[in-house]
Amino acid sequence: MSRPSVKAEKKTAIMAAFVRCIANRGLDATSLDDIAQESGISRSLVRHFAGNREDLVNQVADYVAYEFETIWRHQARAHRDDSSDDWLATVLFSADPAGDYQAMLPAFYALLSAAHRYPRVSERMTQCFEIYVADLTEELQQRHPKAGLDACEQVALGVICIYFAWDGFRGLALAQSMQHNNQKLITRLLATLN
Amino acid sequence: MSRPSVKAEKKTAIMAAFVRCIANRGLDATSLDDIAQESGISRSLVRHFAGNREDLVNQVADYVAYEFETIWRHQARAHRDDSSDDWLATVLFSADPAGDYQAMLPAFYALLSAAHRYPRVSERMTQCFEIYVADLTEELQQRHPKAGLDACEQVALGVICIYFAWDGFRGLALAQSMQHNNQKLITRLLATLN
DNA sequence: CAGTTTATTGTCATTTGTGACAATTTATAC
DNA sequence: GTATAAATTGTCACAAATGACAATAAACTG
Repeated sequence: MSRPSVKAEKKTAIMAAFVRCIANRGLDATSLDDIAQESGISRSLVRHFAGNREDLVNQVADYVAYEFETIWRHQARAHRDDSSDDWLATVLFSADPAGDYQAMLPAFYALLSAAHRYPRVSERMTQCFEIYVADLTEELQQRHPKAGLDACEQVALGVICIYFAWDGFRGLALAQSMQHNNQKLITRLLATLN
Repeated sequence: MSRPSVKAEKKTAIMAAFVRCIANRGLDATSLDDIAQESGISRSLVRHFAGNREDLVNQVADYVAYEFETIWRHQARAHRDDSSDDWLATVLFSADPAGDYQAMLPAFYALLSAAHRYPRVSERMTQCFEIYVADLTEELQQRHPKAGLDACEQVALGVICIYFAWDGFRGLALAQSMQHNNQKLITRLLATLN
């Protein structure tokens, strides 16, 4: 009856471009023109498909949160049989997952930091955060039956803080040794459950 | 010979106002007009005393980094005799230090996150970060002579990640229980040195 | 007093980001 | 071909942020 809609695909292309822009310039410093250029879609079309700026930010939060949840679950399932001490570090820092963790981290972190100015972003990211903590807590409980629920939850929280915080520090010229300590730190925290 | 200069005092007033603005709106969302209104100094004067936007950002990094180093050292010295398990949580979360940690945290964190776009900010914050890690590592070594240097450094790093990361999450509607876990987490990490 | 330096106010041009909308083109169904 | 709904392009006005600068007022020295 009419021309076929490409809205869905274009929208994800726009979101992906937005994510890259956030990584390069930060959330607030990214304009619609930046997204347009990065995606190869004119500014008018970006607005046409994805709405105004607030819509874009809200949607990119949904996009990033969903991607993260998906990747996390995929990775966790893939390493379920890995019982080595640093299984978690492997899951978090492994180089080439199906979707790319590393590429999304800056956007994830930027959205966490900006959440207090966008109610819907706050909602979605809170939900994602809680899912993360809950999943990881459950995983830890299964791997460390002797440890209590509180302990597992604390460690889960710590791992997530360390993992995400580290990305927030990517602008610093920190020594390589510190970067490595980050992974050891997660393993150390995990060991408190034994 | 001339009218007395009030540049120094005005500058610190401007910096303090900038810090409050960053806490409320974020770094990029704060305009010169916002700073002017918050400080009660006209925009023209803000420019006159502190320079253009880039100057302002660079200077506020110096300001915040210096304040943090000062407060940290003051707090650490004040609690040197406290040998309880949660001395560090006390230092970090105590309500009313000489200078106010809590009020500066958002600005500190925002600057860390924006560092990759401002070379001089990156330099200064890296320096501050390293001082923090070094000081805390040394403090931990004295309190836990049996633990190795690597272990102390890892824990120091972890404490700082957890502490600062948590502030980055302030926009999330996290349960109270999670907030409390944050302090327990630091104590737990510390315990790995025994 | 005169001279000098700084504080202070006010205005203007430019740039940038954004929202809105009209006009045109394209791809499908009938 | 015709109708329809979507894609696509282009333009305009408006607001906000910034940088620059001129002009005036104030405080100090000698």
